Amino acid sequence: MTQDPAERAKLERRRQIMKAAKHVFAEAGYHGASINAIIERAQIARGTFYLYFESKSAVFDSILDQAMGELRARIQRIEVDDPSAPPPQVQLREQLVATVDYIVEDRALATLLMKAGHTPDADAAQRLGQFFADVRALIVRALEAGLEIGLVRKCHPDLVAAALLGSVRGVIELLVDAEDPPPVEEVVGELIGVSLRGVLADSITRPR
Amino acid sequence: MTQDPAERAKLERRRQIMKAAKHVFAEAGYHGASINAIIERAQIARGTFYLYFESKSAVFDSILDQAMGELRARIQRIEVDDPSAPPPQVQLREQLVATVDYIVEDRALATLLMKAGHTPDADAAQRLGQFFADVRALIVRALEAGLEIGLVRKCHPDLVAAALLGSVRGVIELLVDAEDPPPVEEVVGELIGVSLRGVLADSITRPR
Amino acid sequence: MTQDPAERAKLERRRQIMKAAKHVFAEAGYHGASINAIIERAQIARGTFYLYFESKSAVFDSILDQAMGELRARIQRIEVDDPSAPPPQVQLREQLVATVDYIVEDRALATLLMKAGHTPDADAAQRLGQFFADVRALIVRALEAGLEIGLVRKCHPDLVAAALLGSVRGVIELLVDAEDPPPVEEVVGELIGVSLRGVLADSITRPR
Amino acid sequence: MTQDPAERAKLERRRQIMKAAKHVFAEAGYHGASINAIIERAQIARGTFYLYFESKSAVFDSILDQAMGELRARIQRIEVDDPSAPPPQVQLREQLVATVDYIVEDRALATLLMKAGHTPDADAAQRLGQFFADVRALIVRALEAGLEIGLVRKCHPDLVAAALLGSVRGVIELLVDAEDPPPVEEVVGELIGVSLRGVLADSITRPR
DNA sequence: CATGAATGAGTCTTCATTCAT
DNA sequence: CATGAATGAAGACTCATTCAT
Repeated sequence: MTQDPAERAKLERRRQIMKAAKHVFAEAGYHGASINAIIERAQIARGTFYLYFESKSAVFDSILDQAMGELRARIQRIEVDDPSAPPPQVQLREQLVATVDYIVEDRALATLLMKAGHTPDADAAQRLGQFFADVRALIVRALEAGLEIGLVRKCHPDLVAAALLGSVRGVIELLVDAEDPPPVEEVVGELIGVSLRGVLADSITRPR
Repeated sequence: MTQDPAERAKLERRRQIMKAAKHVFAEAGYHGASINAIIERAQIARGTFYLYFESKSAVFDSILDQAMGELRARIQRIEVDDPSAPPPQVQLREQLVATVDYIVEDRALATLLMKAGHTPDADAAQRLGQFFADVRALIVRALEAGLEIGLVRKCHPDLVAAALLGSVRGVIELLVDAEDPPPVEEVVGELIGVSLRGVLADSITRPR
Repeated sequence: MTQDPAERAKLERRRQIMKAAKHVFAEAGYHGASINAIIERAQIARGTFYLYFESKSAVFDSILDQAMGELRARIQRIEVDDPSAPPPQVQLREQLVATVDYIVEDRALATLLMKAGHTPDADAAQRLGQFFADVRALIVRALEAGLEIGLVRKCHPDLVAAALLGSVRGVIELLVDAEDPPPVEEVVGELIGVSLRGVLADSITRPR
Repeated sequence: MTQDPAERAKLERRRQIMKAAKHVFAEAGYHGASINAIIERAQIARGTFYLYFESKSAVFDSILDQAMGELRARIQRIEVDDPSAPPPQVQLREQLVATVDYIVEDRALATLLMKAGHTPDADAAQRLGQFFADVRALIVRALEAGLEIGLVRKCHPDLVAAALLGSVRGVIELLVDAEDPPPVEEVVGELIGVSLRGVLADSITRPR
């Protein structure tokens, strides 16, 4: 599973470049990020960059892909039926904490994800869009499942999913810009407080 | 109220250029929008553009400023104390409808507003940021007022405001990308459904 | 000899434009002088300018021509043989005083004349060059005449003429840039002091 | 004393560009000189130019700086008191010969120096002005020293210095434009002939 | 593998000139 | 005659990408 040292060194180099690029992209935006700035930050020569990445957009894509992989690993279907699984609220909270944690831990990445909406790199933009669409679809399915079992109040799942995803993004954006952000636990608490109340059936929120 | 014809023609020209630019910006992003594309779309000569705008960033600024002006006119403090004013929920709904309506009416503009987060036009980016910060502050104040009179449940107003604003943006983004979006009334209905439930004190939502 | 009032008005307009242009040219150089600056200073509309002058270089040419005309009128052959004429030194002094006076009186014009060596207006540059060549030729002829009658010491007239003309230009340049220039009389005195001494035959300067 | 080959090549490139630029500037003036023309003459690509010089004005400045350095090295204080130094006239002649030689050797440079009076590159224009002002100051000091020891006749040093510097420039200008210029030795001879006579005290020129 | 000098397509912007009103 | 809106050629400069060493 491990490669020979040469292979390892190559991967290390790649990571180094990606890290440098991530910061530059975050600070200057896609267009504002010049290859110059990236190679300076990565302490490599111009040609070396093109040895590891085909183009500027290729690094951008790689960064996005990696992040999306990490996020996907943290966001999963919430198991409602499985009695051996923790209760849905707990699952939700755990996933949200893990997700927000990951993003907020890496400010540069967070900036990228939040602000890279409209890059001229159509590919990357579309992929980012796809990622959010995927997450939204996940939420839609969760809502629909909840609807069926009466957990979720009657609503238009697509719209509500968009609203929920938006609220998460809104909060993350706040954290990214904040000087000293509140602890993630608290943030997620509020997020869940608002979301669940906004979504759950009244019979659940105020039972009896 | 109207000026002399020459003045009118000039304003008309300005509008024409701004309209063309708005579409190009929406399609290609700030950087991807070339003066070339703008003047082609506006059917004017290169020099003419610079007769009406100092620079590329100047048009961008103008477009943003105009839009933000329109939006500010639609988003105001919600009067709670004034007995002659409509009930707060109605005010909220009316403002939301007016706002979402305005944005969704103009898809290009909406795209701009939603995606112009990180332009190299620092000035515009900052102003847009300020605009959203202003709106968020408005929501924060509303929440705080609600908290005082027990209308709003105990919460961290800054975070909740960010979540609410985010949910509105999330929904608008959905509408912008949607093939055939649902009627604004319905959208706003869901938005309010989620937001109020998420925010109001339980004693209000489920009065005994 | 006088024209109808309309004609007069036209000429007046021309003069007005030339005056404005002269100042702008002096301040900004040929290239730096924009039609914009000229018409603003002349308080006329863009089109009006082109009613009176074919092009930017045309005004420049006119200004130069006029000045060169005035200068030519002040610089003439020095009569040596004519007994009814004032002595040569007096003629020289008078011409120099008149010339320097005229130039220094009009700082803008002086700046133009001194610094317009290499304008992209090839025509004007060449004409200015011709003017100076003419003056130099005049000096050469004066020197040759002086040589013949033993007034001037043996020398290479072309070179000496160039040196003399250069010294006049050097002094004028100094005056143009000076805060409070010395009186022209004094300036010309020094100029003649240097030039004559440098040129006259020793038998004349220090007669036994 | 020599650097590694890469460094040498870079300096060579720089020189090559400066040489090309010098000719273009001389032929077309500062404004008329387009980057296009420069790179065509230097046989390099557009980007290469900007690899070696920040801007058009930067090359111009470099050319001027280099020339001024060379000239300053040739123009020095004339030692009057030091008995081991050659007599002042000889020093003067040597310096003048070296200076005029250097300028006339490089026609393009000479044209630049003589005609670049009024560039829109304020920096360069000012620097050139400063250079001539420096030289003039040098002459003024020499004259004042001469005055004190009775070598120079009573005169207004500033004016006379301007005249002397002007005469040198006048002569150089002649040489630059001349088809087949006379030998520098002769030129300098005349220059000194005129200048010294014009400046020295009568008791020196015609002793006894 | 690494380097960095060279490339040139593409951008924004200026400004002299024209012409319909 | 006067106006000033419109024009578009031309110019300086940037920067992603290539390739010989």
